[in-house]
Amino acid sequence: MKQPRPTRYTTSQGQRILQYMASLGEQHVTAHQIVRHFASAEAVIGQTTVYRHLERLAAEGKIRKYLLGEDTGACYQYIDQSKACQEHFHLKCEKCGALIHTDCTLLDSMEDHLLQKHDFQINLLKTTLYGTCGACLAAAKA
Amino acid sequence: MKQPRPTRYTTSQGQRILQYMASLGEQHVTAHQIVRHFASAEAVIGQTTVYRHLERLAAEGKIRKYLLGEDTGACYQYIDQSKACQEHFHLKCEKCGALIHTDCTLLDSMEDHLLQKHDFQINLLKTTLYGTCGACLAAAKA
DNA sequence: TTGCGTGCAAAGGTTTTGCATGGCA
DNA sequence: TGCCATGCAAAACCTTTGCACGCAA
Repeated sequence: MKQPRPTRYTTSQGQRILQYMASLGEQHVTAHQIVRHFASAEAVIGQTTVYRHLERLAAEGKIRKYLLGEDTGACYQYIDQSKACQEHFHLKCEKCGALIHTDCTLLDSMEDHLLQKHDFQINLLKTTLYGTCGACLAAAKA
Repeated sequence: MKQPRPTRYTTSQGQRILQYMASLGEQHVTAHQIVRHFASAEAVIGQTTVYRHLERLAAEGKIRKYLLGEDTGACYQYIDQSKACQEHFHLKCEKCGALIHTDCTLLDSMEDHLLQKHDFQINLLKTTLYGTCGACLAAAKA
């Protein structure tokens, strides 16, 4: 068997998009915001290209995709590879957008429970628990 | 003060939609599925009307609106007022697309755990757990 | 009679696809 | 040189809105 050529090319667009996502840290952005960001750059990146890279980066586990408001579109956030994010649950606050990384044995045991009792292998990279964080809960009560 | 007239009329469309939702029990449907259901009926119901009734029924607490996937739209579920039927987790298989409703006390207790220990109020209407279902796991091993 | 309900058509916004061109390896 | 990547335009998709007419009370 002949070794096939790499199925992926490195392009300036792909690099710039990933770089931009990384530069934002844990802040999330929409596809449209990314397009606008590069609209003022020397070399514009088309929205089709942005969507295609976001899809690929999400599939590769480099970024996360969220569906926050129903009135807006999806938003994306960079994943810090050093944080072992494929091993714990993530909570995303719908109000303020904060991302909470859980480090909790009970939640981890849920992974086993799902597999043992529900015959379901959960994918923690793609799974996000949506809700309201403590700070926003307190703010709502006041 | 004069007693205002009832602000809501009873129409055949409204009755038929609610009746249909109730007949489905805990199964959920999309707006489009409802439109198609009545498309083969003697009296068709326009999609605008379907959306407006779904919105109203959800506001009245008669049905529940789930925003589960990114690949489909919203889906709606009848709420049996006599059963105190509560929201539950949904598991979505990434391989075959199956949507699995959980009815499990341990999973339900996770809702409490998140609130008590993590100060996080989960929104089950928006939360979907992604992974691989038993059938697809078995198929992958073979 | 009043004004809510209906539904067609059209708009709205986000995301995807067709296709010819451009650029990496 | 072969193939993937790009990006414009257009389509697909779900949902909402404008508006004239119908129908409940």
